[in-house]
Amino acid sequence: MNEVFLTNWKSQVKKGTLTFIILNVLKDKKYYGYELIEQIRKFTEIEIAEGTLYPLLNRLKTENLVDSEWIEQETGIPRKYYRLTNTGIKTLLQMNSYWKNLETAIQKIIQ
Amino acid sequence: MNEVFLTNWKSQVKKGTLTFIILNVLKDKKYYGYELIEQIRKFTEIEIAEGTLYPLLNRLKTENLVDSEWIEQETGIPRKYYRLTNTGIKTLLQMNSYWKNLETAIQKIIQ
DNA sequence: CAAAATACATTGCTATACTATGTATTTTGT
DNA sequence: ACAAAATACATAGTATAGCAATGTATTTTG
Repeated sequence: MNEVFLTNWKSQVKKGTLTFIILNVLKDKKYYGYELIEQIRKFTEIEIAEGTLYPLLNRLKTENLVDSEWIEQETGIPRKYYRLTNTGIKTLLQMNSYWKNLETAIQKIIQ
Repeated sequence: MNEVFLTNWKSQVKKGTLTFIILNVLKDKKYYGYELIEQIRKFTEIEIAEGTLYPLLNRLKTENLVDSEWIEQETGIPRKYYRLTNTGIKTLLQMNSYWKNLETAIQKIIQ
């Protein structure tokens, strides 16, 4: 009916939202990139393209919200694990508060 | 602490979200642009720049999600009122469903 | 009577998601 | 045994949307 508009809209909604999701997932334990895509798809039905995630993680690292370390595997390709920094934790708290506000506002509007 | 990042993030979150909010507000009755900015600020603390809203409304009209009509005032500048089209209503239903899903997913992740 | 508010609009900038493409290794299916 | 799929990283180019700045014009307020 308006497929193109909806598809585009969903992608727009992800801007900002994905950063928020990734940081929230990372608050519990360290993950590597590919794992993040799998986990989020498994638990939420949200699809994250690889071309979205890897640049996103690099931005987060540049902003000093996450740290990364390469970890060799006994077999297979080495994995790059990401974890929150202290700055990341503090920033995430502010993001959570902003999100709660937005969510409440939207719920009020939707009724 | 990370002012720039947060400011930028909030603006990114608005991409898509604003479209969703505007359409939801318009489902009840017709509004003119300036009024939308005021109403949303009053009830939700969400700030929408004029340079954001007017292009947004034009996009919605191009996509045939809303209609507009100029209404002359007894005094003052004429106002351009917007209302949902049938396509707009149907699209909004799908957006509501997607949003509900996303919200639930994020709540699960945040705990 | 000047400043602020109301009401529309556009231009240029920036940030981010996504498709496509690439590399390399390991696992799976036949 | 060997091809295909999955795992795991990465980048380049494109499209979209929010926003500051700027503009026009009218009306209200101090």
